[in-house]
Amino acid sequence: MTEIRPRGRGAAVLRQTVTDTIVAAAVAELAETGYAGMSMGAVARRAGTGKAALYRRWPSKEAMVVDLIDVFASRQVPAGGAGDLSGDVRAYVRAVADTLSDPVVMRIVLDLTAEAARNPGLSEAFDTAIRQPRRTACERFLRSAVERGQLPADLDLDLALDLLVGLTQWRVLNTGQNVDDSYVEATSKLIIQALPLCLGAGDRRGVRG
Amino acid sequence: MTEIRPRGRGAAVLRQTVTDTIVAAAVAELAETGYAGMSMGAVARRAGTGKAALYRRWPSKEAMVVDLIDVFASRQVPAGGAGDLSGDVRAYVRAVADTLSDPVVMRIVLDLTAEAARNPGLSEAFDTAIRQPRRTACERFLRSAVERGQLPADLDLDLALDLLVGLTQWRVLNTGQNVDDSYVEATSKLIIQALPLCLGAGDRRGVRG
DNA sequence: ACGAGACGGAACGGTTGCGTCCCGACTTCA
DNA sequence: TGAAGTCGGGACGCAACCGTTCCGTCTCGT
Repeated sequence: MTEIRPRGRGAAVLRQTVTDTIVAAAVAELAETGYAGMSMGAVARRAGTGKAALYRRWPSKEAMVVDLIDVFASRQVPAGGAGDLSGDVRAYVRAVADTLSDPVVMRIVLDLTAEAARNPGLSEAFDTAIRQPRRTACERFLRSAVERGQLPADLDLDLALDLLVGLTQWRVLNTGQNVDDSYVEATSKLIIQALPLCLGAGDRRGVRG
Repeated sequence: MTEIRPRGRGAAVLRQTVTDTIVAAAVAELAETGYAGMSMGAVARRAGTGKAALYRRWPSKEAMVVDLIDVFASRQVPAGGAGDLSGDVRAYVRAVADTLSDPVVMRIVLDLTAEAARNPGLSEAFDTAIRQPRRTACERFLRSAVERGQLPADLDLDLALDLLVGLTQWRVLNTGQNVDDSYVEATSKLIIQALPLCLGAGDRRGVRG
């Protein structure tokens, strides 16, 4: 986050507060109107501040949203890999379902996914802050399960990751259905049973996801 | 599509052509800039026409895009259900992969998915023209597989549909990876093997997907 | 006590968008 | 042949947005 070190008005307390207020307003505005539709004036209005306060912190709308992405990056996937594949999968599915079922998060993720196909800066920020860490975390506990023999040695990692990540996010992001405990349980169970089926040549290489 | 019955300039030939040119331009513009960023002036410019020609056909930008959705609806899922579950799945995965790997289609689908969370009109059009027919088609060949005993009688249909639709679309829409024959083959095989695992209480009700 | 600096608020110029209207050119149907 | 109706093109009024620049106020550090 761009640092502002005010000497003026209520520095000790407000140094965080003003920036945080703007960030919160920007997140809400982003969820409501989308990246393309979001206006800096509306963010300022919602934050109860002037536009100048925004441009004192970020040079542009894009830079601001890139910073916002890091805010979401903090809500991350549990570590896992401690010895229980079944538990790791369940924890992952639950974490993703909990995070993404928040309508604000859901809308922003959908919107930035679409926008990233158009905007290289956002795409890179989204990849490095969200997608790669998430994929890396899954990769780690899958690999450790292979090492323990809980999954076959010739596991097709790409396919397994598609199954794990894709199936988990699909319903939350693309259907209007409720995501409750029974859904988490059923999906986790299916993934756990299907993971050992992810075999194959498995030499497809990928970057993102 | 809103009908225009010109008596003027090259009616016989151009009656289709002008409308089609506008539609093509709108599709291209929609893919490049997204719904929120798309301007009617840019569509007209790209089509080599005046804005009046657009507003003679549609009352607004939203109405125009709603009509565009029907254009995509024509590219639909194969029927299936003829007796070979494995073949149905393979055909479905291939059809979806082929359609969505076109960057224009991919961007529009991503964009409208995000926009639909905000715009009720687009959401409804997208649902009825794309999601429901697709889901219904899958449902049909899954049900017929159950009737033939190729899938268990207590199949959790929602879960099976998540597996089929979600897994197929995930990589195409959300990763930068190539989607080639080996991917289609591996994904199809996984789905076919995992479908019988979709059991459960299965009383989660849903609308879309 | 005083200067520094961030604050909310308002206005600016320039650009872009939507949706409407009008124009002269053109082609078809009756 | 003439009326009808679409055509591309351009201009319009109105609104919104971006990013900048002021203003007067307020609170700090020194």
